[in-house]
Amino acid sequence: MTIKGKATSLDIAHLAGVSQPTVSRALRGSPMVNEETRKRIQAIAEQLNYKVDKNASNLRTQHSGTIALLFFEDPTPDDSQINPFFLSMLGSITRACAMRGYDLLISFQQLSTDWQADYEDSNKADGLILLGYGDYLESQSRLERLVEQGTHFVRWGAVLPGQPGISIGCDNFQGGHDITQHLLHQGRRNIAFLGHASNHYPEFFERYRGYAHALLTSGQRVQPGLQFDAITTEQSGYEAACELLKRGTPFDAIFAASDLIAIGAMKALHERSMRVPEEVAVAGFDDIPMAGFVNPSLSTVQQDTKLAGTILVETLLALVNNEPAQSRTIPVTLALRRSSGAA
Amino acid sequence: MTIKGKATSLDIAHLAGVSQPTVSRALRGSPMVNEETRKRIQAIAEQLNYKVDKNASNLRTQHSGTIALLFFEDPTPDDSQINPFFLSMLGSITRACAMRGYDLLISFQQLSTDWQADYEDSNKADGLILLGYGDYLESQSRLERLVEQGTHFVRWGAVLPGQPGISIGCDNFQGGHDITQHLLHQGRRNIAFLGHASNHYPEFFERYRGYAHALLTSGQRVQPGLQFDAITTEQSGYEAACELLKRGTPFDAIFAASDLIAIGAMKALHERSMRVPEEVAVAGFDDIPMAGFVNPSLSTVQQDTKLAGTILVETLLALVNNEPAQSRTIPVTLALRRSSGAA
DNA sequence: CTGAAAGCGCTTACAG
DNA sequence: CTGAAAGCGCTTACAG
Repeated sequence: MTIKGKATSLDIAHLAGVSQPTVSRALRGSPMVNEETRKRIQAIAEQLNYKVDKNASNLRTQHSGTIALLFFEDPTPDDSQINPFFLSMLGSITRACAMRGYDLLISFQQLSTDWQADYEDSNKADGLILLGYGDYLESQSRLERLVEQGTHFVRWGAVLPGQPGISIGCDNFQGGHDITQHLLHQGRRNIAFLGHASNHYPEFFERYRGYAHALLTSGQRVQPGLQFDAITTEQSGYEAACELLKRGTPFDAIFAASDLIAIGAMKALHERSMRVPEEVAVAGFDDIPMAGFVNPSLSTVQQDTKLAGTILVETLLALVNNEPAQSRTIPVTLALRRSSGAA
Repeated sequence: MTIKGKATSLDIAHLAGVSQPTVSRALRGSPMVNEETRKRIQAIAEQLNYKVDKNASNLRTQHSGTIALLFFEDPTPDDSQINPFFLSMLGSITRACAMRGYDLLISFQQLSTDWQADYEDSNKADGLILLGYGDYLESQSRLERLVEQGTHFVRWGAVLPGQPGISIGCDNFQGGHDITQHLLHQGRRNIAFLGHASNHYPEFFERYRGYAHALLTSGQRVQPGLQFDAITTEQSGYEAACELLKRGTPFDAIFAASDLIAIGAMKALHERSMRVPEEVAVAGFDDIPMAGFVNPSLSTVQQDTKLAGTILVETLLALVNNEPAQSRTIPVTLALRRSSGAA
């Protein structure tokens, strides 16, 4: 028997001598269907390679079994690599979705464009995961709009009071504190901070506050002249380090707000033949795969991307199912290597 | 005016004082609708934040505007990182899809499980992109089954005659040839090959054949004792290099079938305090982001992932639209760095 | 240029 | 345990 095009539940019903709803029930494992009938139907379905049409079932049930992952990128002039940290988040989010039987739709969004909750609005997804650095204040009004519209979403980022919606993030303050304390323990006293330190970049700002806190509790001063703005790219880190060197303020360590910044900074130091860690200790944040491979290997703050992915998905699904859900902070650990003189 | 739940085209029709089909036409830009009517409808739609229900429109039109990307992974015991090369393919595929107005569904598949063309069968996707290393012969029967079922798919991999379906791949033979020739030009004579060299791994095998061809045309012998199996992980590269060292056959260069293998091999050399490139020149394949950061920086064969992603998507969409499409090979270039003594 | 009608392939009360 | 009926929200001939 050949059926032109794809088999439908009606085709199977004919073949099995039952009604179409019975096929639907049987295949979805309803307890209200005779076991023998079910087996017969299942056999036919398999033979015809039948698969439920998701468009039809989603239309009927009004949910999609799909989550949309939206990456926000600062537009890079060269269309360069995606931030490696987000790529490892992507891996763990994908696995967490698979575990819960959800499909994952992914999409890159330009921060600048007028993105919307299109995926959920058009019923392609039951909820959204928002991932990406960028100017927080710029996106805040959009987050508020998502909340207003009742869109289900979680975002990865700083967890702060008064934010619209639910956020999952690592403990940026603690991470900044711990790595700075480590640099202090290594005998460093003039520690520069490379990265934005304002409420436009709340994650970096938290890391900066942790850094400042560690300095103060160990009796050091926070030197404003040792902070230089940078976004999370190698290029930006390189430029910030050049500024730092040009300024002439003495320093014996750099805490970069991300590994990419740290790697760019190390390049600038290397060009001037400054030795790491002997002359300048360097530390980053994220523990991207590259961190262990650069020379010298980079001491950094490790974010547990696997746990993060799981929690993002679990929290979003709770939201989708109208279960209680809340913002959460994930603990960080130090990954100490040679760039700080630790290994 | 408040509408409970999401607005539908019928809601808009009521508000605009037209029929529901007219709303549909207006919003889809049909030329058969009065310009003023269209504007009125569009204004209302925007105000209500209306989005066409994709489940309904897809059901009706029988296509999804979505492509599914299936990653095949050899199961790793530690749930470790995804192959970085595939991650950069992912980036370019995502962008290429966005450019054509398609959404991208991604999914990791265990090679071992009985994966199917579920996404297309269930109408969630119009076609599939298959990405991943693994034993080719094991997957071949599945590819044949996809062809039989009339599933639209393209795979990334070796382009060889007699393969089921359409394949896009880089010129593995040329890449293997060029990098080997480069090592020969550096004065190396005993060049080991780390990577599987059998038709179970056609991409690696092509690279191996390029390597052998370069040796032969320059008057060298191919020494079977200098080939060691490895899959594309750091661990596997490390182990293969250990075997090579244990064997005791003299060698002054390594061509690894992938960058991850090369990085693992360099680790093994490093542990024995063998200097790269002075004692052993090393080259890889792929040009993953890490290649430029390892120490010494890794000479390798660069695959143009951006072009690859574009071609994969273009080819698949041609297939979906019943336009002519064919397998293609993409040229490679050498990225020469310090590990081969080139920079 | 516009509307009434049909139908995409399911799921789920409702009735038996 | 099973079937007849309705309906999810669209798009597209068909008729005017």
